[in-house]
Amino acid sequence: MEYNFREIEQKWQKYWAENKIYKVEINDKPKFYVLDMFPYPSGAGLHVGHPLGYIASDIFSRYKRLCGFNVLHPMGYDAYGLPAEQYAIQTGQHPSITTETNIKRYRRQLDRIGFCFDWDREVRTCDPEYYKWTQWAFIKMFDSYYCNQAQQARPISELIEVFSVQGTRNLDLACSKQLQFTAEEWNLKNEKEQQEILLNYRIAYLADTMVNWCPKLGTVLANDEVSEGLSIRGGYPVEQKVMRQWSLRVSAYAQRLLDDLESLDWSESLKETQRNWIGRSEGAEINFYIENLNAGLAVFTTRADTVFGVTFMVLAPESEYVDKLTTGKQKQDVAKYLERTKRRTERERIADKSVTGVFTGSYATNPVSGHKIPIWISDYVLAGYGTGMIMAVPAHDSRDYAFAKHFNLPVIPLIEGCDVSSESFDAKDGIMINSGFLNGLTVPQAIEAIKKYLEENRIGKRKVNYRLRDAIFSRQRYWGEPFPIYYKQGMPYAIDEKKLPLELPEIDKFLPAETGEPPLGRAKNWQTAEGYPLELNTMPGFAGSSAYYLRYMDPHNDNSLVSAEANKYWKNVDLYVGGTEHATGHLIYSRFWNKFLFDYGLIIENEPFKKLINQGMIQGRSNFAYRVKGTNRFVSLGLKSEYDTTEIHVDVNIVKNDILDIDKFKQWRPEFNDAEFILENGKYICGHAVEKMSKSMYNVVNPDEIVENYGADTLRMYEMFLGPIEQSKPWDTNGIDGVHRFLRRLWSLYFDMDGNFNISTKKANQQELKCLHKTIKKIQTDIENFSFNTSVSAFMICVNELMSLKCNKCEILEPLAVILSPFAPHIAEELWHLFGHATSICDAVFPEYNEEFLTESAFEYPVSFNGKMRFKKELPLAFSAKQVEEVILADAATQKWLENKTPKKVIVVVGKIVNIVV
RNA sequence: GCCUUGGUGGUGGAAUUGGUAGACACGCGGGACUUAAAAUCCCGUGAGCAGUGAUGCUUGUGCGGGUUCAAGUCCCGCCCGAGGUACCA
Repeated sequence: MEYNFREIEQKWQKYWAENKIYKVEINDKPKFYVLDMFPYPSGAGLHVGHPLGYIASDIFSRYKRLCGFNVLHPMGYDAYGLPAEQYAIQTGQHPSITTETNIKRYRRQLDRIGFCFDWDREVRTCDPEYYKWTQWAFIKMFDSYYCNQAQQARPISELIEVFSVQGTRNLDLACSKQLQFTAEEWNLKNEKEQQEILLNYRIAYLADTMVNWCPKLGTVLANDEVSEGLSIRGGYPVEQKVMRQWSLRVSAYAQRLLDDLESLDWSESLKETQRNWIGRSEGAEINFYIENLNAGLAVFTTRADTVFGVTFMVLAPESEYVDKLTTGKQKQDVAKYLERTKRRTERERIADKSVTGVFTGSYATNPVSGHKIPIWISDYVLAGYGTGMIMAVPAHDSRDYAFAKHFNLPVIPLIEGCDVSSESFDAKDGIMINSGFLNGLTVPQAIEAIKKYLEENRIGKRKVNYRLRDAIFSRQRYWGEPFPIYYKQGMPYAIDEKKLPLELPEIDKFLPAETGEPPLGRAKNWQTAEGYPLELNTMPGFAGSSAYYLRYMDPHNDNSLVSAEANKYWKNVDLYVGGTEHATGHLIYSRFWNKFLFDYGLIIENEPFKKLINQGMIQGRSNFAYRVKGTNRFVSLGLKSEYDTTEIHVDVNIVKNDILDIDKFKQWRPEFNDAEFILENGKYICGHAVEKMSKSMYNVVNPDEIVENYGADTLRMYEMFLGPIEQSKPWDTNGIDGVHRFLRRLWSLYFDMDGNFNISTKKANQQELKCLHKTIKKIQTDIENFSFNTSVSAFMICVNELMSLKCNKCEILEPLAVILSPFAPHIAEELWHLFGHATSICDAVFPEYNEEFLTESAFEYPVSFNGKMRFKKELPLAFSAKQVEEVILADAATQKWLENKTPKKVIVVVGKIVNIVV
């Protein structure tokens, strides 16, 4: 019988779906949760790169199930997103229609690959039943504050209570601005004033913040949605702007997000990326007295030891103190400078590293030396970090140095022997000089000494700063979750939880309203029953993806995000598979969101994803033809140097092994109908290059076509065979024949010459058993180490050996089908049923290997060595200690070397003695 | 600049973590079957040298040193690529 993959795959996919083979429920078995990052269903559909991670996680899921685990392996869609909305703006088609179409297409493509997803648990972020819980979590955050002492989120009602009794006394709270008031002051404030103050502490809060505004997209963006001053989606310029926006107080969790990384089984590089993003730095805050404010202003520094060398101070242009510190005489210059910086986008600022700045006219007093120092404004200081103001130590900071040189400000060296004539000395070592009581100390000693001094004299304190910013949470867009918020007297209030979900209203056009309000401004009756206006912004993309892993545990629960029972059983994700691009976005937000819910005891795990695997990107492999300029003649790669040519991308689907199918090429596009070719050896050889997989490069390979031509099992195994899962690599359809041939050979093992399923029940011999057990062991360790490419090789070796042994024994071939089933589930299922089993192969048990059949190579025996010695006589495959001794004694040089030595171990590799350890 | 990774045949990639470097596969070359092609099967394939030949020798994992009986693997110093981050005080 032929290996008819089309028939087999259709048959079993139907069987799996109809019998709900992959449906999971809570049971007595141990659980295992395998999750893929759910996709955004884009209009282009899947290409062969997308399923890579899904195949890996599918193999792992199936393997774990065979090992007796109750495996949760769900899938869903991150369905809110810009492309559907942009499409809606252009065509007027509602984004939900576009999204629905795309989801259908995704589902069809996914189904053909034979995944073991439990589709009964599917979630979609745009489904009201789902986003009800996104809104619910938002209300919880709105109704919470963060207590730094307890390192925990708590209900805001508690805080209101405390304020009315003790004001802010003895409180350490995460906040936007340090406020101080007494209980009396609090109690005297009216409702609106109190609400305004509470916003300063809420975990989901509304505040005037510096945001990344993208005029082209007409919306604000979070920090991780911007790279080098351009929006990640679309690549449009982004500018800084103060706007009143919703934010999530992620920064309150900075230390916990940092500390808990330790406990995670994630790649070092990804953890490092998160550490950098969180950006903890230890230092001190120092107060500088400012005369015309008659008050002190704090600055943050990691080099408190250099405070004697502060010769000026610099304020960020956006700092709130700019106005207060600018003196009359300087007003015009400062205004001019501010105007200039405002006009420049962040991108221009980054690109242009020239030194700019302006003097405010004010002076501060150095708290240790008593010197009067000028205060400047410059855009190299950021408003959002520290206090928005720095103490400049030109001798020991390169940026301050450049500034000092440019504006001719003094430079005082503070470290013995350092040369600051042409550049600053930034290293943190040496002996202090010119530093009063710090003189003679080393830098680390001085840092400690000055901190102590600052605290004792109440001019500063130790301080830890984080680079991590609060996440901007509003978008001026239509296609997103509406906020469950209404406004009364201009202050935000959460709507009643019982009224959730607050459904996205219909609007006539998907553009901003004429008033300049976000698209929701067009909605009719967008207000509460009492007539209060509802929030017009919507939530960002990461809102719906932050807690979806919890919803999969209990997706149809109307009463809670996840029931305590389901959460107690499924706990958190054991294995998460997805791309690195989410390192500073989704993977931070999810951890934050999870910790927040954890603080409330709503879930039992502190971290969402225990182990994380980042699958690499699959790049495209493009092919080129070379057209002789000004003609319709194409010259083959080897001869192109003789002509003046233009490179043209050729559709990779009409090229095989870099040889162009000329007839298909002629039909490909009308202008090539009468093309002529200059061949080499009768063939047209194309050039090639590795590029991003994209339509415009004609290198997109659709998995549907691969499944059509080779079958899903071949696709699955080939994607794994391509290389290590974490590595990026180009797709090259050429190699696929090798894997397909392997499956056909495997198939033929189970059938005789006449094509009948023919299995012998005779006992297997030593060699056959060894072959099987070797493979079981290899596959097991490979799967556990995510080394799927070598697993595929192991299968190939196994099948080749069994073929040469002409093995058709049930004892070997039946377990072989089981260990193959995670990789090639369709063919394995077919064989399994041919063996007479009535249930699916995924309910089989992964066979255990027996070391007994494997002993051979490494061998412990007391003897000698020599470096690269090759023994004339080799050992047989199975050997005894006596035979080893004979071989060694046969060699005179070895014997001599061995004199007076006590050998401990002989290492034998494939019959050759490689080493003798003494 | 800093952090994290990598660098092995014509190609994708193996190498039990210090033990035959190049498994497995693609490609290529040769052969069998066939009227022919496809499919299938068999043999060869890092480079160089010697030999009719089985085979033997030399060399070889980005570069330069070192440790070791033994280094792709460990240590020191460079070079190159990929990813992250960047006026973060």
